[in-house]
Amino acid sequence: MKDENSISVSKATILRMPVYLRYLRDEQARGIEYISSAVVARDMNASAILVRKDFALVSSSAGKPRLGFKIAGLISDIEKFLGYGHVMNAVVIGAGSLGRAFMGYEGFKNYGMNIVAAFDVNDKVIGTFVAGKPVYSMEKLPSFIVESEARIAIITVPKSGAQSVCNAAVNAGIKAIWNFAPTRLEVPSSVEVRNEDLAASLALLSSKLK
Amino acid sequence: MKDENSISVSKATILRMPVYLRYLRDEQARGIEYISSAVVARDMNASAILVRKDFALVSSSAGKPRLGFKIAGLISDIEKFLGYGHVMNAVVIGAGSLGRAFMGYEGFKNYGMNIVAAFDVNDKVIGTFVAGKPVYSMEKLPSFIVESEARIAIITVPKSGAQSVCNAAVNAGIKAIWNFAPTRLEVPSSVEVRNEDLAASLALLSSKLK
DNA sequence: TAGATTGTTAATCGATTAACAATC
DNA sequence: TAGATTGTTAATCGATTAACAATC
Repeated sequence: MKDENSISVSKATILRMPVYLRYLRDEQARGIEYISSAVVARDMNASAILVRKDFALVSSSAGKPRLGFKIAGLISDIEKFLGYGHVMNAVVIGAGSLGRAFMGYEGFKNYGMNIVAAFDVNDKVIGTFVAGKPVYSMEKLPSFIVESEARIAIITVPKSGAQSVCNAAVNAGIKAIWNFAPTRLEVPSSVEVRNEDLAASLALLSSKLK
Repeated sequence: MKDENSISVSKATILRMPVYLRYLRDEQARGIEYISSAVVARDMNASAILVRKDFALVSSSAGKPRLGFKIAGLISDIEKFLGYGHVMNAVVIGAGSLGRAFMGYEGFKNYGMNIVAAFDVNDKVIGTFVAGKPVYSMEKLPSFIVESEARIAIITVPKSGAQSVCNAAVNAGIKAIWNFAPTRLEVPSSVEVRNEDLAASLALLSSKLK
């Protein structure tokens, strides 16, 4: 079943795509036009066969023997594959230092996401701007999500408040939750949630230190 | 080869351990003493067989039929497995909003890491304190790493400066790099590096939004 | 005791890697 | 042309799942 619409692409494959994208954009910026899977693999410390398979998966035009792939084509193919064609609006919930870090990072636009506002319960930050983006009170969250057509909510509140702000966001129409609070969030099956578990990631690092 | 010292435990397994740990700590805080793998699996939306295998891997004392595992024992076994016995010192390189977010998060102590200081090139933040921890100039990095016996460096500088501060940290004796700059870092094979790729993680989320 | 739950061996599943013919 | 590189089928590898005897 090679249905074009089937989402049978593995998680690992999807995770590699933005890494290729960044690499290819860098190479393109250096003025390179064509690249072979072997070179990509060498530069990225990856398996050449895997790179070839990944490129074959997303590439609209075949690579040319002796020449490799056209970088510009690969970039737009990966962007298309990842759905970066139209940038989606996102809100940050919790304007603490982590939330503000996200607001200040311009790079997300290159990956299909545009943060338009943040929300907090702290009177001291409500009404302020971070990187030109407003911080509103939590009460405004539902109406703002509807009006801005935001699809993604980045949750950076403490553990105790995470589930309730998540529920509010989902009720207002959010379709994807990127959760940085140290707790698992429960959402309806129609909503995607990604629990970004920094403690788990740290474990992987420190486990290798024995 | 079932060598006790072999590091043949899969990445996926290690990543699950801190998640169990958090769950078990929560359950313990609720006053529960024993728990079965079936209950853990249900609560965590995981496979019961996988939970059993994971517990069998780390548990020093066998679980009891009808009763399950003693939570206190599991917690200390997982902590031991992950090497959380003695907390390791870490430094933050780059005291921007992301770096400050790490400095302010107390939870890392529960996962074996203690941030002792940050370093930056910006005169405005040098000399200040964040969450009681000092921000020093980059020049002090090498001597501080030696004196504090820091083993982990958390890199939160912009892409352009990442490799050079990484090199400085490695030369001073850092053994693990947790990299949040949007670039791959090259390190000697004796140093562990974990490139935390938020763009890739975002891709996984937005790809499901079609 | 009866039955829930464990620990472990075997089966399945899926991703990565190897091999190689096709081709520019 | 010769040879580097692609695309694809088959083999391997490793992780997850299933099955089931052991046991408290």
